Amino acid sequence: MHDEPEAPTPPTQKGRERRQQIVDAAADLIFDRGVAEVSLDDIRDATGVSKSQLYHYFSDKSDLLRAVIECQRERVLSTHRPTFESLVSWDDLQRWRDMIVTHQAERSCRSGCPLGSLANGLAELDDAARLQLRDAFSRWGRIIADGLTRMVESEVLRVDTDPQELAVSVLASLQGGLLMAETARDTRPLEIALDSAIAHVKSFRALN
Amino acid sequence: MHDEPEAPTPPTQKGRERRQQIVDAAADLIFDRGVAEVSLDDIRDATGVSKSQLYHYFSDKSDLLRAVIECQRERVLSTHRPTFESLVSWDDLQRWRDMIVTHQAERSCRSGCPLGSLANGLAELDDAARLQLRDAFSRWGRIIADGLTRMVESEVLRVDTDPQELAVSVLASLQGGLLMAETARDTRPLEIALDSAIAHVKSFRALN
DNA sequence: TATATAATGGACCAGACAGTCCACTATAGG
DNA sequence: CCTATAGTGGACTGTCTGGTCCATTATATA
Repeated sequence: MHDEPEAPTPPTQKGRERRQQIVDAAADLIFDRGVAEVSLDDIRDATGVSKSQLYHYFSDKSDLLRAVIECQRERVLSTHRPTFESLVSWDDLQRWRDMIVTHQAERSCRSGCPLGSLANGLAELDDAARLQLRDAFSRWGRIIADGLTRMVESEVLRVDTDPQELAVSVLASLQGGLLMAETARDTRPLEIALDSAIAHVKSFRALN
Repeated sequence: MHDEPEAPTPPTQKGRERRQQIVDAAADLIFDRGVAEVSLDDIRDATGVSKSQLYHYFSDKSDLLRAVIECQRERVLSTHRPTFESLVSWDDLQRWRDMIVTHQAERSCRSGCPLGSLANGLAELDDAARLQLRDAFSRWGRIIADGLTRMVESEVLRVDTDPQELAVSVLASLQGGLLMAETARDTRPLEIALDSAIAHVKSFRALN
């Protein structure tokens, strides 16, 4: 489609901080308005930066977008990683569910998953972004799968469990639940989706 | 936010047909590019209609959008209704899963759910559209729930099954699966999500 | 047939948008 | 202290977009 120029990392400390400020603000803006509804002028206004700075730090809009996706990926993964890195009991999984539901309730179900809505808005528009988001989902799935693998090893889950498949099904339920909760402005569909996903994981429980 | 004017139904047959042509073309365009990427000029070009006709049949863009959502709702519901209106056996459910997967495969996983992507793109932008989509999901859920209720009555599912909850969990898995399949351009995540959803339904199987 | 109204074409407009350009200031390293 | 380069401001441009306007043609009904 189009070549993909990438602006180099700023050489000075000040420059790197500035760049990060822009990415953070853009990520916030895009998170609660959606990709399509955020212009470079909006980002400029939100950061108090001038137009030329945007093009000083990023080669074009899709370059900035690339940075935003990476930023959002790190935000999301670092939220979920702790749970699955220390996943031991069913209670851990339940707490994870409650954390997500509470978080959405606090936001009055405004916006869904930062990565999910980016994927929905960009998958058919920007193939590079699609690939980047596929990678993000893949990492997310691996984090969940690693936690489940540990539950297999500790004989909480049956040995014939496929942690990777189970992770995908959990992630799909989460994504769908978030979308429906956002649409209904009600956490109930999210709760149902997550409870079902966890029940499905529990169906692989070892017998001992 | 803004008042919601609605253009009246055209008085002549010709007018009604014209209007429908416009809605159909707009729905197609929006389906494979996303709401944000379709302008009124695009719709004009796709239908060979003039600008003034768009404003003759619709009071503004969001009025057209309203009609597109309704159109897409009917398309989707009429695809799924037959399955659940005659839902009897587990095989019926399996065929439903296969139909969806095959359909996505035929499209090379381009685009996800027409309603899901509209919801994602409009929920935070146009509250009237959000409500309309919530209603669409609600009807969809009821169609699924009605089918499951019949399976409870025919004692295939346990009497303590909650068909409405189960329907929501199935719908969430479907939505999430479609989004992940679209992002990965691979039906695998969709297959896993639907298989898990069906397995979860089967966990309510009656014992006889 | 007359006439009101529906259907249609297409020029036009103001604002928003991504992206460009140039001038100016700050600063790091020789 | 010099100077190359990083950082910054902001005016400007061409294009796209939703929406308006007015004139013309078709058509239903009295």
